Amino acid sequence: MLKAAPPNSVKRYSRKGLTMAKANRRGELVCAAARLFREKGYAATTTRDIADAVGMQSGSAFYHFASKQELLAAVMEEGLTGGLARTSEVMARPLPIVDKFRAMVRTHLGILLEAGNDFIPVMLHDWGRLEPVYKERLIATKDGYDAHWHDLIAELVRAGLLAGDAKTARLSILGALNFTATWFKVDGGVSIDTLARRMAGFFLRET
Amino acid sequence: MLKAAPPNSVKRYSRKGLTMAKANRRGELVCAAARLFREKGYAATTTRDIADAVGMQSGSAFYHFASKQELLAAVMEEGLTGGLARTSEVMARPLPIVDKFRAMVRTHLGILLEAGNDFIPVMLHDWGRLEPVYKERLIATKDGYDAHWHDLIAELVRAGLLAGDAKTARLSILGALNFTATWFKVDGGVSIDTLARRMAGFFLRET
DNA sequence: AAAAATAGCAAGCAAGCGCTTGGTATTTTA
DNA sequence: TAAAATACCAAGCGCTTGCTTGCTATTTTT
Repeated sequence: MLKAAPPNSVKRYSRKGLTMAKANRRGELVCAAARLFREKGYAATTTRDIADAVGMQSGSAFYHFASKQELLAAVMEEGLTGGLARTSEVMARPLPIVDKFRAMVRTHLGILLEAGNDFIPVMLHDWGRLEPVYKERLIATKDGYDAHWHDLIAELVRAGLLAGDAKTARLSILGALNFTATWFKVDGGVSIDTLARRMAGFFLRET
Repeated sequence: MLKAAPPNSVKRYSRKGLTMAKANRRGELVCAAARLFREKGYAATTTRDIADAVGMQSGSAFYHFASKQELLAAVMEEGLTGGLARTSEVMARPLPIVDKFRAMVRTHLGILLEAGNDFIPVMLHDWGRLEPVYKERLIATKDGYDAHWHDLIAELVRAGLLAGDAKTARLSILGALNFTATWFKVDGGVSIDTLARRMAGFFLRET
């Protein structure tokens, strides 16, 4: 009797298609799980923690997800789907290659560091805790993501704007960007915009 | 009756001083814990797993460590002590600055990627799972570690051999190096030596 | 209006968890 | 050589965990 009538706009919670999550109870669970997984790690977060966070009984979460692993997979899929969309949009812009690189760095840092974007950090930190069968489901999207960076960096190396071979450049750049998720604080004095400009400037040659 | 007589050369397991671990039963526990924490994460590893790995009853590990948290702290301390020793030795070498940078990159990758060196990867992955009181104990050593990189990179930036400001350079370089711990495979075709040369070459200007 | 689907609640189970206890055999110290 | 310290084992305690079950209220479809 305390619960408001659920609006439930999305029919048959489509497992994709509600990428702008939180529209229904299932989405709320995914968002709460993402936040808690990021804060405490997957293994240290209990299904009770997650249910509590959305005002549910602990067993009720299992109406929406068959297992805790499926919740983890849903968090990562949400991150990959959203991240791939943002990344593809940037790659499609008709920009000079250096500007595109700067935009990609800014976008990637946004995906990692903006408030509420806990999905990809969870993936980076707890990918090893996801059972193989769920990994296989995500690898295609993951590869699509990486392909954009592969193409972008290959072109920059060919143009002499990045040093070394393309593979080393890609691993180094993505490593440096991804590692920001472990130390960046929103109120740490430097904005995401500034950080993106500085890091892009550090990597690029002769700009 | 199956156990050989323990040689137990180190008196009063000195909490430091046995940096070349595994010399006694306590060291064996630390090494086994490090390997398991790296493979499965701290929270997903049970004290039973660790005791099993050294052929002990699950409760017996608590003769050597008061809690699972103390074991985690011991793993990290082992990593920091060993890493700081190797790093300090390199920094003390009378080398040209660029050669010193290359040596530091190689050493840091060795600390992260060489077989049996699971301590620092555990620290990078599960630092957030360590309770504050144990963190405080390690921060001094951690800072000593960072100070070496701070000095090295500041000098390289002043000499125009690294781009951007020193802080961005340091965060980017250490981020890229540390992130290798998540993807590098020993039998992945590239040696640590080669990876170190390529990554150092990617970061440095005009060499 | 009847039937079916949706979205929960309340209670609890079996397994696993970190850790404790009481005891013992061996080694080291006094 | 007696006493103390070391390094365990065997058993198990209390709690937490992921998950299940039987049921109910509401909404949607027929």
